[in-house]
Amino acid sequence: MIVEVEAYYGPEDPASRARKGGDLRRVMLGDVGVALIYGIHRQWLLNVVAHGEGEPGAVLIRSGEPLEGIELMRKFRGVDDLRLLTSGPGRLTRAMRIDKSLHGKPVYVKDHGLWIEEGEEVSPRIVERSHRIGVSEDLPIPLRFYVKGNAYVSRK
DNA sequence: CGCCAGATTGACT
DNA sequence: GTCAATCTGGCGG
Repeated sequence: MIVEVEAYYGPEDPASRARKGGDLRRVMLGDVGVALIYGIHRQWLLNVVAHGEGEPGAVLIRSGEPLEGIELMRKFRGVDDLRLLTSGPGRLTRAMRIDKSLHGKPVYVKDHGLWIEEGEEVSPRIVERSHRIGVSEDLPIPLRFYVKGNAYVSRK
C-alpha cells in the first residue's frame, strides 16, 4: 500500500528530470499512467507519469506498507525488519524487484508484472504534506504527501 | 567516450 | 551527524 509520494513537474521545477532533455523528459511528456524508472545512487526509483495537457510530470512512489509477499521481500532486501522493507524509494524498488525493464510500461493493467490497484480510500484528513526530500532545490510549495502516523513513511 | 551531478542508503564516528 | 559507495543518464567533445 502506497503511503508516501512526491510530485514532480516540468522545466519550471528545479528538481525535475524533465528539466533536461532525453528519454526521461520524453516519457514524462508522454502517456499518463506509465512507469517512469530511472537509476540514481545505485537504486532504481519508481515514478508514475501524471500530468495535464502538454505539461510533463510524474509522481515518485517513495514508500509503501508491506501487505503481501513479505517473506519474498525480506529475501530481496536482505533484511528482516518489516520497517526497513519498503520505507524509502530505493528500498521499495529493491523489495519488489522493480528495475529498468518496467520503464515505460502502463501500471493500470496487469500485463507487465507491475501494476497499481485501487485500495481503501484515504481520508484527506490523514494526509500530511511537506517539502520534498533529498532535492537540492525545491519549489516553494510542499509537494510530498504521506499518510500521517504510518510507520512505513520514510521520514517524519 | 569521458565527465559529473544526483528524487539514496547504510555503515561508521 | 557525517560520508562514501557506486551507477544512470544527459551532455559536451
